[in-house]
Amino acid sequence: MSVPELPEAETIARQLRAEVLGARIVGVSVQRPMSVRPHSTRAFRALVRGRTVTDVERRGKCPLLRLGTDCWLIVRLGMSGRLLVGNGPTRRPLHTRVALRFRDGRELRFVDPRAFGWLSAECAGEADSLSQLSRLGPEPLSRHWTPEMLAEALAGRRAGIERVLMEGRAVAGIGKIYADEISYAAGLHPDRRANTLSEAEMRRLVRAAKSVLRRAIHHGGTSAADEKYVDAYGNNGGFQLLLNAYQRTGEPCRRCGEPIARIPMNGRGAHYCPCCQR
DNA sequence: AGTTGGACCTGACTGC
DNA sequence: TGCAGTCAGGTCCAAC
Repeated sequence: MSVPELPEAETIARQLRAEVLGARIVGVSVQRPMSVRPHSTRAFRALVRGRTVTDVERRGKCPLLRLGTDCWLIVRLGMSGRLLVGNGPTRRPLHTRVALRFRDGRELRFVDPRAFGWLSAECAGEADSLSQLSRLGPEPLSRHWTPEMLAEALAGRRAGIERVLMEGRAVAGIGKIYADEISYAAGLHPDRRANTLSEAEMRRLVRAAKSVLRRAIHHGGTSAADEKYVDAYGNNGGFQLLLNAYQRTGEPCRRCGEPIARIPMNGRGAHYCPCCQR
């Protein structure tokens, strides 16, 4: 099971930019009312129908479609959400929750087996001012995200670094896969208390986050295990081949050869090398 | 305010 | 073969 995080959302957003920019939404089909929030189906349809996709962006783990001049369609992929571009006449995939039909006959389908995801429409002018994303921290790949900013976010936090990374307030877009990979790359134990990091360790953590996320985007994201992530064309990513920690329990650490361990943490499992991560 | 753990959901897997 | 139980985890929320 691999869940969409920042690199997967970025891959989808880039592909959608190439596919649906300029396309006008002429039909909105909501198969599962809970998959549009917080609107009623009727309100969601009224917000979206008739508008043209003028931009595609990403914030954290969320692809964003700009509709017209001032509205945004916010895509919360949840655990299993997919955005698939399909031809109108082709049969919709199982678990299609919402379908947006374009004037050229194609459809953008929100397919979400686990139903943890949803779509929101919000009119706010710029993506930066979307209230639904206002609690998100800085973008890790922005040059404005620095060790100094991380230090500020970690100050006084006794929680483990993976928990803090995954909360999304210190930095946006990181979930289980990349929290494990970033901790590994930084040589830090995933449950290391956030307020005990030295300046050097914080620099390592920021550098590791940027490098892991950039490489994952370059490889089209992670498609691991069973119900895996696929991009907007239904294709797998390639980063699962380059994972160092996530889902490698018992396999040798690529750095020191010790078996990768998996320990319960925050109600989830964390994968790490007991030898390399302190 | 920070921290912790449970709820939500369903496909894949495990064990009897 | 089949069925019950368990696990996965993004996000929200209640309780300490």
